[in-house]
Amino acid sequence: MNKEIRVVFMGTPDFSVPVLRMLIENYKVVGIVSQPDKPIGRSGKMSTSPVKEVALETNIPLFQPIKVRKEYSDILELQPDMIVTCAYGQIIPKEMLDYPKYGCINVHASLLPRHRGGAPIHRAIIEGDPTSGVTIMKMGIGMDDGDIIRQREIPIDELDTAETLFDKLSVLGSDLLKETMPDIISGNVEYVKQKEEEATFSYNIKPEDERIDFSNTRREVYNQIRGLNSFPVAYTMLDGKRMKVWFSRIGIEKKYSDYGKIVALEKDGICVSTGDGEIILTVIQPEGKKKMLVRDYLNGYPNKEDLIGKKFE
RNA sequence: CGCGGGGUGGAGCAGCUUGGUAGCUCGUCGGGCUCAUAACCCGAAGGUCGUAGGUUCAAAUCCUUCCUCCGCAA
Repeated sequence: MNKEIRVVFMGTPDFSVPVLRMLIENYKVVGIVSQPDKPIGRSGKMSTSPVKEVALETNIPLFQPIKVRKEYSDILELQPDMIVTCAYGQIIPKEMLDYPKYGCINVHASLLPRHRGGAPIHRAIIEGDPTSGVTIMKMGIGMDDGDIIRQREIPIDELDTAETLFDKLSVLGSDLLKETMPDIISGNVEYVKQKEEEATFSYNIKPEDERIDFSNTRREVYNQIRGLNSFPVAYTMLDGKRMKVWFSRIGIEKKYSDYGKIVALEKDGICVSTGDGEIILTVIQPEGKKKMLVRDYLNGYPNKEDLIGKKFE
């Protein structure tokens, strides 16, 4: 708790909100920087990022530069002693990194140097990592390559989705930063260089990453589905229409020659062939519909037997 | 005015083209069968068919208004 320390916060999604709130509670947050509003959805309304909402609610000065690379002078005029970033979404220019006396500190949702980049949580699950965590680091010139100050690890649960892991890491990140801030300010921390040879990148999820590849193993398909839940959600095609898959469970091991075929129906699931057995889809969202339990989907399906043999593409 | 699908008892759907007694698969409640059951059998409750107006003897169904949910694209 030190209301003398002037902090500028930079972040955008829900993930950054707990960190921001912790800072507001304990320090003097003089400015909040978030991504510009964008038109969203069919209505053409403008989106308001979760971080922006906090700014409006607390009346802390808000900045939404299109390119912070060029429009940073207003922010530096706030004379921050420290800049904290958390899932902001833009590269911070060197002029900003060098300005604050306590540096630019970043909260990243992975155990660096693994999963540098924009989608560390999604890809940790998709790639089947046994654990994940958060890293407090001093920002460097490159992408998430700065010196590590502190880390905390947690297991990835079998039932975790990107959403639940988001929530866990979000709180973990804010807790860890809260503990670490005083040490950063007092100079009582070590800055440890990242081992470049161990670095991996987790680029933002691309559309092709969202499409389910049923030729993979059950485990891989399962991880892909939960790793993309609740955003942007994995999908597949059935009868030329898009179908999102929200939840699944791993079925029996079996050898199939064809992948993506509906091989059986259960009361609450659709069994589909994969590279090493069956994956059972349990919550889906047909194109134009809301997400629903497969149980409900089957209740409304005229002739369920017709589904068997159909193929997800 | 970016493209498109939908709003029908608690859930998911059919019915709308060719207006005229509300249907299906579940769920719920009651009863029965059973050692037992998420299984089976019998019965019941529950819907002004998103909203407003129009056409008609008659509208879930045809025409128009608006609201709203969703998929794609951005």
